[in-house]
Amino acid sequence: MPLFSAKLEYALRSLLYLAQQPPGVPIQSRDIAEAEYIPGPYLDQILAVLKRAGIVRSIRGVGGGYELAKPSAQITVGDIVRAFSGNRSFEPSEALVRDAAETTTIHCIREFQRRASDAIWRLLDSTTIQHLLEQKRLLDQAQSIAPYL
Amino acid sequence: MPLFSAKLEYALRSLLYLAQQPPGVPIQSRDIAEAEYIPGPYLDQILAVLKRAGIVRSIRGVGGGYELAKPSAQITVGDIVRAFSGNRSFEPSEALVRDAAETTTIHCIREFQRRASDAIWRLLDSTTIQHLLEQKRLLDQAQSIAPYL
DNA sequence: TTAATCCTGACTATCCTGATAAGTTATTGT
DNA sequence: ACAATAACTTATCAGGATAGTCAGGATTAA
Repeated sequence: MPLFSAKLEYALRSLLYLAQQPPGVPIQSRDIAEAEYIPGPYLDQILAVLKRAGIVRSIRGVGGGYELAKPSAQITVGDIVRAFSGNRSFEPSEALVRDAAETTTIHCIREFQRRASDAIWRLLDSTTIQHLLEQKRLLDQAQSIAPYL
Repeated sequence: MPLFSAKLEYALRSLLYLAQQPPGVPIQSRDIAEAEYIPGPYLDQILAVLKRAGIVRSIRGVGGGYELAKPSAQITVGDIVRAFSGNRSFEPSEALVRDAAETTTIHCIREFQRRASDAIWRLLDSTTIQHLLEQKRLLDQAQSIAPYL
């Protein structure tokens, strides 16, 4: 499962979009799809996953929609990645895990992989939706001042 | 392209194996395959890639084989990953690169991806075959002292 | 009750990975 | 020269994952 799949990017875009909305007003998946250019039915699947993971909350029926289930400062990119890949991205490929009988060669390679994996998770877990949103606001501001840069 | 594919692990194992051999004596792909439990013909493909990337050198004909093309301290894991994935692992999925028209939302997500990607490359590029080999030697030593640990 | 909305599952196309198979080319020993 | 050896190349294939579509069912507000 690639580190940066379309699915993950769609999820991030959706959450960033939700984070910008006034609280208390549910946003329909259709609005998100249009605003962020995401294929509607595909987005539905993504939102379902985010809901199961407790990242968004949904309200059904007329006037329903989605909203963040917690403050954007408490949603990390790591949470989102985990929601999709069940916590085992970047692990050694399944095919190989069998011969875990393991020479020391294999062992030290796995150790290295673990270190790399940990480094990635640290980064993902230390970045929140709010962080990304702050970046976006800076960009928006810069663009409104010097639009052609 | 997964960060830790079977291909990459096979490559690392092969190179670690080669790095342990006395210099000047070419090692046959068959020997590597047997020693490291790698499917023979598959290993051939991998070695071909490593050769094109200038990581190993080959000698054909009777008594031929493979050897490292440079000292193990000068071969980084990053070099090996690049050899396979043409330098663009961990980049955003192709499907999405089209809408590079790009809202600021997309822009700040890509920025984050770039930061993560850079962090991974720094790690990969700062680890050499020799580093891994040193780890392995420590493990071997520890095991010969306390074999059942 | 009806319309809006979420929700679910099945289905498809396409690509990638891991692997096999078969044949070609180069080098060396006799 | 020629046979043995080993590197090299190309084609092919199965399985799984990704990205996406589609049809319908469940829930709720008006």
